[in-house]
Amino acid sequence: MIFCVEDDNGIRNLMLYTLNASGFEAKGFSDSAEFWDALEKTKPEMILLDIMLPGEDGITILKKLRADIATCDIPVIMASAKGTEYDKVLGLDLGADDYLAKPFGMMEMVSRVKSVLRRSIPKATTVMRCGNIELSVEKHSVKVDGKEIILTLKEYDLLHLFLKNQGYVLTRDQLLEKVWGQDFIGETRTVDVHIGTLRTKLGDAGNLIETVRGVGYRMGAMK
Amino acid sequence: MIFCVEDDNGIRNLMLYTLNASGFEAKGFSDSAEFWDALEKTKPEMILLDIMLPGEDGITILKKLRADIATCDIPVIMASAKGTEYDKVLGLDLGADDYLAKPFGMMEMVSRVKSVLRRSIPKATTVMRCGNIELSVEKHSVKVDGKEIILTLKEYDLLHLFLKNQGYVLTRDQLLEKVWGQDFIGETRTVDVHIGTLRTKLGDAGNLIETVRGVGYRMGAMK
DNA sequence: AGACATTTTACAATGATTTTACAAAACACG
DNA sequence: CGTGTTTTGTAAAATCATTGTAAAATGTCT
Repeated sequence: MIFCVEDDNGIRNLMLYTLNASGFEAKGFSDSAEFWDALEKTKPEMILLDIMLPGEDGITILKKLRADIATCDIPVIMASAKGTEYDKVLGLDLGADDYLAKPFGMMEMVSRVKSVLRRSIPKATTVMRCGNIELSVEKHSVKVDGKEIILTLKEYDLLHLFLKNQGYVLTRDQLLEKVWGQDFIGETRTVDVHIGTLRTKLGDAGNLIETVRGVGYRMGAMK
Repeated sequence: MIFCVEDDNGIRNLMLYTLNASGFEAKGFSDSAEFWDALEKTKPEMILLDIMLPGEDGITILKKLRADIATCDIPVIMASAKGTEYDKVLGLDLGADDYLAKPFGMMEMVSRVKSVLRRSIPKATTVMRCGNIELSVEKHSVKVDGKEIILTLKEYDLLHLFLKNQGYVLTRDQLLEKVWGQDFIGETRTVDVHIGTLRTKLGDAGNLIETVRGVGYRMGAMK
């Protein structure tokens, strides 16, 4: 979804039409109020922002966007007539990701949009799930109900192993071997302690790790 | 370098002469084949494109140019006799940056060339950011809260890598490989020291580089 | 040589892991 | 059902590993 903030109806509609025709989803706003409202609900992939706007101008909007952690990473392309604020924008390095000088061709606009988008494409990630637990291998992060949970290495490795073997019981010895390495010498109870802290950190989702008495632990057994 | 595609020798030479006299480097082509050949070797600052050409016509050439990622951002000025395809070109928004109606005067041509060139000066500046950190690839500079920070090469490369991989954990080995090169032989602790100096220079924003104990470092995780 | 960047080293600080000890829960069996 | 036995949960203490960082050593550029 691309947000397009431009007060001139003709230009805005042309932009929206072109973007849609180019395979993007685009939504237009004629002033900042509408735009902020929409931003509450949706986080767009990109924002096309005119500088000259009634009320709050584009530069102010950009500054606000950049100041908020939720929006500071949304790519922004600024648009403005040359000779007005355009040079100012170039001079101050406001941190727009690209600029369009009016009048600009629609092809130019699309090519800039594509090029900015290309730069910000996130990489494919391996995400494993069980219930409301989500583990991203590359990010080395775990979320429960979308909220990030900080795990230590051993806790993470354990969870990772459980997610890789959902439905299977893993004995303490197996866990020790896989997570700690076969050369580990120590008490078997170590595993229990880590399972304990892991369950605590996972909160309610901790119940997803069930203990199989006399054998070991299991996650995601089908019911 | 300006490329000038025009089949009429008289007009083409006049255009080239005028452009050169006005301080531009210009090169002419009488048909599309020559032009594509030259484009392999050089990426011109601008293309002056006649619509009526033997063989491949200007509109087709423009479409091809815009379709290719390598050439889609080169400004193009289309030229054509009024009454022929000229109106068509205006109607379809083909994404030319400007138009010249034949017969056009040399003064007009130069002024349009200059104006388009001026307009397209803002080369897409690649600004990467995370929180209040801003890194400009072209300028090779870093700002925090708009204030410039002087970084050494290694620090810059590290930050750049983190910004390119926001949200992902980078292990020391990965960092060593990417920043130092795979043939680097040395202590892993080197990385830590550089992370340390980088954090210090970034000030409060240094906290954006979080350490993932037992794994590596990560920037820009939460959300 | 002098200035600066980079790497190594060493040690302190921090945080993770393991051990220990005991309580709680599950189980077996009369 | 109780009761004794086994197994698991967990808090706290003890130990261990990783990371931060200052300072020294080395390298690099002019």
